[in-house]
Amino acid sequence: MGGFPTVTDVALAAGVSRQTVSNVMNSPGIVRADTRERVEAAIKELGYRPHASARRLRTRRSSTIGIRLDPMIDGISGSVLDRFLHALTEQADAQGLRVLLFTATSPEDEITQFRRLNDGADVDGFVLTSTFAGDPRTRWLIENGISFVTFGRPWGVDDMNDPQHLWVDVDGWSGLQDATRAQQEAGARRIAYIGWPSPSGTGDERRRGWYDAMTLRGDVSASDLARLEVVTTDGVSQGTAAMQRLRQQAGQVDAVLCASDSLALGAMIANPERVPVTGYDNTPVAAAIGLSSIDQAVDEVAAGVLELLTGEFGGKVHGAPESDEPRHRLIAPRLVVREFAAIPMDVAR
Amino acid sequence: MGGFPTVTDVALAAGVSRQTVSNVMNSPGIVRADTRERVEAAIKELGYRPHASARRLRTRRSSTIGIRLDPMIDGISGSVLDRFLHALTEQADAQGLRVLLFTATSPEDEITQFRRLNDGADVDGFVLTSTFAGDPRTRWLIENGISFVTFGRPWGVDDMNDPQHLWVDVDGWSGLQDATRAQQEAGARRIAYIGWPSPSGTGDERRRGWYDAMTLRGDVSASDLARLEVVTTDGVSQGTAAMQRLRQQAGQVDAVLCASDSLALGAMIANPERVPVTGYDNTPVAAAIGLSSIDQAVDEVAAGVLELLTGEFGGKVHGAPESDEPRHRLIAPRLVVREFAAIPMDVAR
DNA sequence: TGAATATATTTGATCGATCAAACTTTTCTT
DNA sequence: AAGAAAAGTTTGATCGATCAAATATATTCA
Repeated sequence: MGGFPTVTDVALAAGVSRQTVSNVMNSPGIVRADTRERVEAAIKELGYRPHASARRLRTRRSSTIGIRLDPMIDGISGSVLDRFLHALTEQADAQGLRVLLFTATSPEDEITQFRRLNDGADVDGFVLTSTFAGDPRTRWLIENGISFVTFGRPWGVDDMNDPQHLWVDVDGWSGLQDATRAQQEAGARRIAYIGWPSPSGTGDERRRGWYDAMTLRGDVSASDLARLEVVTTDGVSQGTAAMQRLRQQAGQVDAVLCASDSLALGAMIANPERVPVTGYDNTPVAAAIGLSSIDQAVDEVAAGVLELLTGEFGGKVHGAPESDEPRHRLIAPRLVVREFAAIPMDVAR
Repeated sequence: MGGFPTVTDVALAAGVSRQTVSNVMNSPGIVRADTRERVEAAIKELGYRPHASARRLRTRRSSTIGIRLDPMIDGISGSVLDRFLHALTEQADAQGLRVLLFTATSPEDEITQFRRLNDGADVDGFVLTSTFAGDPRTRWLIENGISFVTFGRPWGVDDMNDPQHLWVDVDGWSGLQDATRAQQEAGARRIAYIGWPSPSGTGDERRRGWYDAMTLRGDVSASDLARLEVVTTDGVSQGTAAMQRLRQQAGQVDAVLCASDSLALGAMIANPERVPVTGYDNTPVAAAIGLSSIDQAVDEVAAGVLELLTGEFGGKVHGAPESDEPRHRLIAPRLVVREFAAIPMDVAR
């Protein structure tokens, strides 16, 4: 006996036609109950599985979403995207969606991949990560009417009310606001912030969360507040340097918030006074070291992405039905508090 | 003008038949040069892309490999698999192969997924990670004649010469041997090892690497050697505890080798004397902290996996052509030496 | 040159499912 | 109970590519 059973085999076994078998699988509602049962029994008995490629050829949809696997950047923060990928795959699976990976060396190359995957009916839509202002990829996808959702807001004009595409993002502002408040409630007054140089969409947002919470409380003068801030690029050693600079310029510091776990880890290294340090991303490193951190809630992000991709808008803003549904999801991150019992570090030599 | 151009459109434009167009794409050698050029021009002009699903339906192959995205374990060592995934995707892409992800909650569930993906012609084969002795998944795949390669050796009888399936693994023995030798050459004599309880395929292998190098050198007595070894389960805090135990039972220690970066990180925490510590996996944490570590060379593993999957054996041992080619690849890991300048740590309180 | 061989190209059938429309059976209406 | 409407089921065509076999063209050799 040749290969696997097909619809025709099932139909024959159940004494119905191909189409009825197809209906049982795709629109069970329109098949009479007793017929349906008969067909289902036949499917089970023969161990029938629909041939995905044949279905795709006909329906022109693949139940697959494509996502680019970004090159590992520094490895530490990179793990957020990996966790997102895990969450996305898990939740997509639960909805019968598949996740197809691809890589690309540049935005242009990525567009080539978009075209290939889309033309070949390999995927129904894409999930984009690491978007940036003026991203050519989103423009191309919009122009070609391809479904997609980004993890990361467009950072354009009025992206809340009139976004050019669907997006999900984590509210860094609220994350840092929460972290600042938590320290304030624990009795800290002089709370410092180590962040990235402006302009940086996410970076500016996080800084503003700290800044707003500090000015709202109002117990630190404006000039002191300026001294409590250090700007640097991302990285562990940069964090160490920033911490040292902070100690010089700010005098006493009750707590330190950082724009990333890399910076936070670096800050911890130059932290003999054991000032509480809070990172961002809640990476494995933070967990291992016992560092408080702001968790991006990647599972909620993944859920939001899938909702937008498969929901009312079908992954599109242009050409989608009129609706008052929001075209984005802004996820509030969770502050994970840890007592950093295990790691008192001294400055090297 | 409806959708995308098809072979027929291209054929019409080039003044040839469908099949010739197909030949240009799949066996260019049998098409006369001038015809080929004409067809290629038409393809380019029309922007033709083959419809992947249609091709798969006909050829019964998908140019896609499936891999399960394991649930994150502790996050630190988990990143090895993520790095492997990156490497695999990148190299698969270069060969025109796609990588499809899926998740599963148990080996049985995973088998269900195997069946679904295979029956639906979604994938041509699988890559398995985290295999274990008596793994039901490999048995099922063999029984069903499905192509696959494992990252991780079978740990069965004579898996070198008569493996039940194709595999790629990293030679932990040689990794620890190298690390031990490196310390010996740097002047260390009393080199300790913190490892996992036996039986553990990988764990025992790594331990043996240290043990063999130590006995070969022969400058440490057998009883001392026993005192230089601590056995514990994996984890950061276990590493710290192990290091403390080691100090008590072994007296002076010149260097410490660990079965994982988690253990190594833990060991570093209880390491005021700044004894050199070497981990395993070369995770981002090791890089960030400045910890020597043994790198699993995931890119070579990925290359090996693809070679076995697409090569002579086609991902199968049974039913594959007779051949003297090895049915596995044993990759030598690379020792990455770091001066841990930045992190002298004290024991907490 | 003409038959024999090798090379190049075309035609018809097919992969397995779903769509669209035709057909049959059941249910509702008056 | 007859006709209309609704519900359920079947048939033929189709998605886009490749296979297998047939046909056309070019090359070789006696």
